[in-house]
Amino acid sequence: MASNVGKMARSIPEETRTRLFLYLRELRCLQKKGICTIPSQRLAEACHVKSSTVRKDLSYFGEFGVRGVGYEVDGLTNELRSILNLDQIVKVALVGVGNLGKALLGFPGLEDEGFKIVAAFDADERKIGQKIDRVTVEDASRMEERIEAQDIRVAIMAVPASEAPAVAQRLAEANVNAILSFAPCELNIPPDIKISCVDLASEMARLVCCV
Amino acid sequence: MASNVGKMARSIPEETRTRLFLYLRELRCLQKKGICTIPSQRLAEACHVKSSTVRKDLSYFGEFGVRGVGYEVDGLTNELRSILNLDQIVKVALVGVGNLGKALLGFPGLEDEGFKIVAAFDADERKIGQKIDRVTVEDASRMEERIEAQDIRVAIMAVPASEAPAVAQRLAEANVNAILSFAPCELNIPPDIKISCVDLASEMARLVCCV
DNA sequence: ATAGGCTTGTGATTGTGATGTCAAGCACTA
DNA sequence: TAGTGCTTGACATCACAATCACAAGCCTAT
Repeated sequence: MASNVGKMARSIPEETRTRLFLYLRELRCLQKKGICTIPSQRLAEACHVKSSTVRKDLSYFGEFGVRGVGYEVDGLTNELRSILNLDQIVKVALVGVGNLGKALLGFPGLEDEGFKIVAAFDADERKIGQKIDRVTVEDASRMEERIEAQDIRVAIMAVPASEAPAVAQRLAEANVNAILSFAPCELNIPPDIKISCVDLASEMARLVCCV
Repeated sequence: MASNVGKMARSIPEETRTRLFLYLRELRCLQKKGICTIPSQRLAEACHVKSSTVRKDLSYFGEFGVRGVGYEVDGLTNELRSILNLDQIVKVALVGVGNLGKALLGFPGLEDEGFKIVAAFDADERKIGQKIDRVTVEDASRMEERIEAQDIRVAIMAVPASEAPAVAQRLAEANVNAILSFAPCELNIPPDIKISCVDLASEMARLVCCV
């Protein structure tokens, strides 16, 4: 692995980061099919982008291809995993075990890609102690402590919008550095914590809008 | 209402469309607070964008403000609702009533913003006939027929990735013109149908990635 | 009526990402 | 070893969205 992930740093487009994951997903699919080598052209088609885009995206991080041949699937997979910090399983905490939370616990799309919910919290006494998909729901009042003990750095918030800001605050205190929220509202937390907000209503609005 | 939504049409940036919905949400919030007038400056702060961005976004559709004063909250709300096709409740079909589907049926964030799930379908006989949050689960085999009968144009797919392409195909045949999918996979459907794919693994990857 | 203070709407500018293009370079063949 | 064909990597260009900056225009106070 000639990993030159030391070239990195300055201004990688947000879109590039998103695409890198798509490439990785496609590469894993190719691995399963036993394909060893792929040109940018075909990787691009599979991900619905232009081949020059694939090459440019990769070139931000090094030279992974062989001219006249293409990219070695295993090698590039490892490079991308390394770039995206997906070398090992990512431990995730789930806060809020309502319908949405339960759905996330059973959602195969996350675990397949290397994200594993290893702890779940809820404030509702009736839920505490329940075991859902191998994870036992714990008391939300002990959340910070448990997250730190297990060295979890990523959290998914599936709590009502009204609770979201307070929960985010507590997650920040527990030293997580990334939060995925389903509440369409502002979370006033330190800027060094990354937030991603899945805003379903906003997605729906974009779909309906015909402008 | 001096609605000049006839100026519209050519090349509205995708980001503008997304932001218009944020503006609308904020405006409704202002309405509740009884605020009648707001300058672009403050609307911008609430939505975390620049004031010039707000003004430019709105200017694609007309002149809704008053110089020296700002925008009338009620008036702009109506304009945006009109632009975004959110004048009346949007009827939505849900396909797949697993954990995720149930979560969506009970998710207040959708109904609050004018999207109402009026029909739900599943292939599992044990689920058919169940009533969840005022909606009765119907037999997926009759999906196309029921969607057309109720003139539903938007669907949410909460089905396993393996089923997604086939379901999307059937939705296309039922003449829906927009689909929100949670399956991270390609849906080969006519290009006149809008698709939005909520890819949770991809979101997680972006959060974890520190490049 | 007029001046002063705001805020809008818009043309100009800047910044950034997507795309086109092609020399450089590797594998394979003879 | 030289030649052919293919693909990468990088530079140049293009396209578009964000931002700036300011004239135009409304309101209030005097």
